[in-house]
Amino acid sequence: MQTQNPALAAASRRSTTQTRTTELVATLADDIIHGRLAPGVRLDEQDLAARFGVSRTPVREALGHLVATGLAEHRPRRGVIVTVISPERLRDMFLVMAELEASAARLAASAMTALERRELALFHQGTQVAVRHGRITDYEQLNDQFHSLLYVGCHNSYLFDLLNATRARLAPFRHAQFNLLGRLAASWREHDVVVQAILRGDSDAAAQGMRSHLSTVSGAAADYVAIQVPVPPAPRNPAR
Amino acid sequence: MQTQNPALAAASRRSTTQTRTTELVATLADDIIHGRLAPGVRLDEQDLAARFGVSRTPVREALGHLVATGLAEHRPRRGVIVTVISPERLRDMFLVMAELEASAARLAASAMTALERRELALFHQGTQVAVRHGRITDYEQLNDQFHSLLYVGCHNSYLFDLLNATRARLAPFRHAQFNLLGRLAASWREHDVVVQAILRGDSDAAAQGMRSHLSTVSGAAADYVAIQVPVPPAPRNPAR
DNA sequence: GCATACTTTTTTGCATGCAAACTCAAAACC
DNA sequence: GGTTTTGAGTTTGCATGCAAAAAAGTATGC
Repeated sequence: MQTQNPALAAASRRSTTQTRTTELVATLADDIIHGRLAPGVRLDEQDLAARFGVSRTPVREALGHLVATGLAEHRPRRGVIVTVISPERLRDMFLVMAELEASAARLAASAMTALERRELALFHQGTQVAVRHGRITDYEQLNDQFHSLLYVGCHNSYLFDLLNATRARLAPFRHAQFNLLGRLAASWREHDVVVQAILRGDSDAAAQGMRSHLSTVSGAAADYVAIQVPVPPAPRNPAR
Repeated sequence: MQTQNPALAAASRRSTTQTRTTELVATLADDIIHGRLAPGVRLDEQDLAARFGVSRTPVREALGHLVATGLAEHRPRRGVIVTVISPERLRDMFLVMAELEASAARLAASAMTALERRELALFHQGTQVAVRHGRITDYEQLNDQFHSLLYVGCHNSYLFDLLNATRARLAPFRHAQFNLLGRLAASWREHDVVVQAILRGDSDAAAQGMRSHLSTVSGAAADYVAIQVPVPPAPRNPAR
């Protein structure tokens, strides 16, 4: 490894309170969430240290962080690997995601300010355009924004954290639910049920609407379990 | 600091796959959860290293873990402190705990096996004795077990994790809800509503029953916010 | 030919040391 | 007198090195 120059590297960073460790965490987490690092892939300390031009220490800390977050696991004497999610576990997570979102809708129905309600209604109406023109990728993004509006609207920081953490861990598996014919319009109608319930302050209906909305969505996503890399016995060093 | 002897120390440990880091995490987390380390207390690296007879490295890793878990926070250049929970945050957490428990009850109502239902009913009947004799401390423990039965009964590992994580973080604030006159009997009756709903497979009623049960409980616990240590500006070295 | 014992290689956990950057505070300056 | 500057003292992030333990590889015996 080349000799480091802490001074120079640090100077370009310190001001933003970012450390090499946090950088690594951000990068690796992002890679995992976006599927660039498939479940089961081994996160080799020395390897990463070399690749990122740092020593093993910050790498270890970053990996520890990922493990604590649940994005990676620490197999006793086989190092750290990207979390392998069993089909059952995935189903469990989708189910809980639906419950969390239902709770968010419930809270939003009672906690949203008048302004927030207006904005939600307006935004929701806006998404109808994407549906009419069948703009799937657009709608995917709008869909995310829609849900985020609710996350904020429930005014509950802890629920916000849980929702985002769970969403991040499910991200690799949330794809292409809208490809199915008619799913786009159906999704909008389901959103509509939730929005109407929230607007009239009906917590139970909002929660119920969101729950059934997400159970159809996750049903489609459950097919994507097979994406995972089959590296269970994990040979030590696959010819580097 | 005395010179370490890694060999000896390691030998007494390695067999159990425990490292110094995990030891530290366990100890510190336990201390935080049980209130021996009050919110706002500074977790000084060198201090802890000296106290536990290890170097700063495992201490740092342990602290990182605690931070990732949410039990501690990492103030930019002021070190790590035990998480200070604002009254709003605490309310948020209690509210979400209620939602999570409601979800657990909902899932349990549809996922519990016949055997589990029988055991739940039996256990619940058993707790009535403690109520009749006003055995508060006994009932507190039975209450925990009761809820744990539901955690298991919903057959959802992810919800199980979230419930336990949240419960751990709320642990320092959950005390003495039962001291209030009549709370004991009321608690049992609320449990009873949930149990009956689960036994007849009524998910909605189970969820609703659990939600209202916990909202009364958390209402009582909300008074305990004041327990926290007021160390906000945190002077650098409070005379060690 | 398979199993067991021995050796080599990797990996991992941890200690230690150092330098950058922050905090605090006294001194110098306006 | 108030503001800025300088400097000492911590603290923290990280590199490096070492030793223990497991895994992989090799040899030896049955």
